[in-house]
Amino acid sequence: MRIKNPNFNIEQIADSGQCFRMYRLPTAEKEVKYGLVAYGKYLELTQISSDVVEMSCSEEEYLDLWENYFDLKYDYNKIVEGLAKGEDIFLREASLYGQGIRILKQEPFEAMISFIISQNKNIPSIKNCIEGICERYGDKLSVEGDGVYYAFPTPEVLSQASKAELRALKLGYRDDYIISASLVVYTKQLNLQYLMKGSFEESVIALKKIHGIGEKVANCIALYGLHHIEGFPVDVWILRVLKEIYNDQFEKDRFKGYAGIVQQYMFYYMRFLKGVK
DNA sequence: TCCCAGGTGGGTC
DNA sequence: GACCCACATGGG
Repeated sequence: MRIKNPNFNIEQIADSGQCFRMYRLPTAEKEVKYGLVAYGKYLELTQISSDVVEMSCSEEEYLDLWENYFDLKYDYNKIVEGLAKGEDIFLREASLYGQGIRILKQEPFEAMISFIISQNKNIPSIKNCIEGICERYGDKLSVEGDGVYYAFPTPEVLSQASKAELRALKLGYRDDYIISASLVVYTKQLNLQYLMKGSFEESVIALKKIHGIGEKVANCIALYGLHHIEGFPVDVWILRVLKEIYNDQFEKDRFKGYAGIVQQYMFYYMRFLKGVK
């Protein structure tokens, strides 16, 4: 499947800190190619040109899964153009710099556990930890070729993990958080599908009741796992933007309903400005 | 050795 | 509410 879209850059998406299971694949020449595991499937993506991406799937699978996963029915160009023509200089530059970013519709449970793990860790370390739990607890996927891939574990399996095993996977003090969060999902005390249909506000309130989920992680889960795009997670990078660029005067309400997308451009651009990666 | 990382929970006041 | 600090772990 070949997708033409001016706002679809797989490298930018992979480096935007929203997902942790996109793998840069070694290629000849300067070809940009990624592998990805989501919803129990493996997909390869190649950036053919600035606005064309090749996907290694049938049209049926694309329409059934990946079109939605990459949020390809949403017009990101409208957002970028609005910011690029706006008064805000930082957002003007940030939106143009990260104009290929999209907000993925990740599996809610995977996003939940991933962002519980993310607290007080850097991105490479988060990726290592998540890969570890997938290899230890996830189903092995059969993929043609020589690669071996693992699905993200189910709430049932992860709720049965032992603390010692999780510590061995370098998850540190988050062991309890992971087990108890998996259990509330498995026992349906928390219904993520229900929250996805509901509002952003009620989602954050429900998520914050879970041990190990605070304001920031709840916003990440709402934004990346439940696709409430008004979610606005404030981590150390966004905090820097709010302080250094806006002197704590940033008005999020200017972007009501899609602040999460704006936040993503801010995050990605600030890391670039500070020389990360 | 100290500092930082897509923070949170549990104390104080 | 606002401010402390401990919490595992790896990397610079």
